[in-house]
Amino acid sequence: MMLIIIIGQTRFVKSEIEMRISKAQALANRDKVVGAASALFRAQGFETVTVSEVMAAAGFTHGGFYNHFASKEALAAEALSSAWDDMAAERERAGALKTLLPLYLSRAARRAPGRGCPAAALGGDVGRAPGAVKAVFAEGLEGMIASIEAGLPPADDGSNRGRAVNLVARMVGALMLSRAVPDDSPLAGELLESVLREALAEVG
Amino acid sequence: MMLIIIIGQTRFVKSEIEMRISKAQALANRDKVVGAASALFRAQGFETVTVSEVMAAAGFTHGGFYNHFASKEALAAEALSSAWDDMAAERERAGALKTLLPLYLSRAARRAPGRGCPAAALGGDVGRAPGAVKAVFAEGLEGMIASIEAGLPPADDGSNRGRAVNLVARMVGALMLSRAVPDDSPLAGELLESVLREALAEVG
DNA sequence: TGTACATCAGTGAACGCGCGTTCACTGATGTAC
DNA sequence: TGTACATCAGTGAACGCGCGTTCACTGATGTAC
Repeated sequence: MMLIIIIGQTRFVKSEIEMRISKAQALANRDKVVGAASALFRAQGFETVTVSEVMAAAGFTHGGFYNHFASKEALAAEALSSAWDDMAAERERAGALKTLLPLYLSRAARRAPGRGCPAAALGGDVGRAPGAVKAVFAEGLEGMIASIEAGLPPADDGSNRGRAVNLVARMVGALMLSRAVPDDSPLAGELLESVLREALAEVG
Repeated sequence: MMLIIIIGQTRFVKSEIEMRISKAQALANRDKVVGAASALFRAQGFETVTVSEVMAAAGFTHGGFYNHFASKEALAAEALSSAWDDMAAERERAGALKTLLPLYLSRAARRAPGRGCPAAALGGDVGRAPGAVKAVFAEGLEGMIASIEAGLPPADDGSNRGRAVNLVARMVGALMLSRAVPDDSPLAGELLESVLREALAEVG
């Protein structure tokens, strides 16, 4: 009796999950894996996260991984690129720097590295990663700098690039450092608030 | 003939290395391990570096590790503390911020994370580390902030703390990001130079 | 449109490897007398 | 001061484990006719 029920459930679940693996479905599955990796890597770093974890988070077993990716490192590069895309979309959504900055330097952002800025979450890791990963990182970072520069009020001498670079360094540094000190320490909050205050003053 | 020579050499080398392991020597050896770990962790991150690598870098075999440390994580905390001590000494040596900033944001510093700032090298890793490691990190970071604050010119309202926090976030962010982009990219240099210029302007 | 077959995404067992950690052992240290 | 013995830092083999990766297999897809 019990056995029959279990077998029945197993079959049902399997057919639900497997569905039909068409080419379109396979591509969608691939995207799910990249998305899961993008969140897991940001939350836990490249080294700590395993291929099996990523596949499980995406709803698959680990064996199929190499049908989609050449290696864990290749996934890292794609996941990083995907994370930068997320961030670009969030900057778009926020619009003005006045709106973006309080979101970026918020306690909520501090708490959710898996959905946050790849620079603050993975900058250190990328510093020790192979060149291919660094190139992807640089591209995303250039996008962030350009977007921040576009949001700055017009400068006297017309060059806001330097100010944008400084602002990005401060944002990324503050968020990363805030995560690196104990959750309940005053310093965790101070890093966010102090940098937010001065950054807001600067963008007017 | 050949055999005799080999045995003779082995004995000689062993007696050279083992010397006498007095209590003082054991403590000195322990310090060597912490020092090696401090450099290796900063250069490669906590996860990538193995206990065997650390012990080999200090000139020992891996087996003796647990005579000195409870775990790899315990070593990480001590190595991080030691790295902060190094940095404090370097700040002391530099003296004025005018001297420290060009050293901190230099290409040489970018190239040598193993001998550089623990915040820029390990901040991301520490964000995912256990509380004990975060506490050690926070202590060192507080020291860095205090030391930068002390180096700032007197403020109108007497509170330089906020400026110091902002400066530290910018320094750490810029150095970390510079390491995360390809070595030969213009951005790698720009991050250092742009932040250095604005920081120097700010400290007068 | 229907049938036969090659393709290939996903499964799960298996591979070799190196990790953190443990342990029996060695031999000089440090101590008790 | 000299002798006997317990201690303990360092060695290197060994442990279990989980990693990234491979592979034989399954069964629906997609295609050739």
